[in-house]
Amino acid sequence: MKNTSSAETCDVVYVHKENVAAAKKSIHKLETLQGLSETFKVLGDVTRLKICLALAKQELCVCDIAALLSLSESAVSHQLRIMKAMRLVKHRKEGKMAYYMLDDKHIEDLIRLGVRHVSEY
Amino acid sequence: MKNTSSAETCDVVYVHKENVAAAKKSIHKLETLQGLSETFKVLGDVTRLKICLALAKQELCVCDIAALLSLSESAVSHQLRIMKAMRLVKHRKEGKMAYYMLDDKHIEDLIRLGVRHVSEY
DNA sequence: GAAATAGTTGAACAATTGCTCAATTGTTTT
DNA sequence: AAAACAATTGAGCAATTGTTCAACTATTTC
Repeated sequence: MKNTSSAETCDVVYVHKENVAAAKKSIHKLETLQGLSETFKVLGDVTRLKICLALAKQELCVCDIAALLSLSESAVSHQLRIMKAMRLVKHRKEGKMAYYMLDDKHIEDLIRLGVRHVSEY
Repeated sequence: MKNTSSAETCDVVYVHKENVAAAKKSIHKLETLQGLSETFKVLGDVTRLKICLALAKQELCVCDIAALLSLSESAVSHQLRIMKAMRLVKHRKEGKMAYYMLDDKHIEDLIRLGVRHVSEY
């Protein structure tokens, strides 16, 4: 009796055809995946996570964030630019100050969910 | 009239004391943040995202994943090791094959939430 | 208008990342 | 026991990342 879903050599054909076919369907199109991975990448850095958490409840100026995290304003500014490009934060200018705040409520949810994963072992 | 929450020089004191104090409270302890950032970092790569999605509905062997993603088995194995260390996947051995599956239902939720963030603009 | 201040930007650097290649392990088949 | 095969592992490499430094812009204050 021959099982079509296995017993094939690995080099040429999938070992488990049906499963691979099913798996193929659940993979989003590359464009979505690219954006998705970049969003996660932004959250995949302790400094940027801290910035997100700091901005969760109120806006802060670059200067505040820099002092809070013991970083240079330059470093903070660089990170904020990345986060703005990925639409995690937005900012408003008031005089020479720039006030940043979270741009998307999903971010808080993502972090909350992430915390649950981390703390559940 | 002096406003205690601003009008300080940036080098020495926070510009907005109260806000910074509030922000400080919402930042988790470093240990949690480290784990959190590493979890997001794992999801911050297209290949690993694909693997997660592929394993969302059924288990697959290394060979299947490699063929599905047009990658070497070595590359896949390397990534799976990282993902296992971060408890995104687990595996069972059956003969010479290794079957991998998602280890945590949070991962699917995280990805789903991420997709929503990406597609909502 | 000059000095001071908040923020931005680009170049440069060390550190990290994802992959390839080659060697190796462990299991099955002959 | 030898050959074949799935998977793992370590070294090495190009590419990317996070920060610092220095130069710069823009706004406020003197």
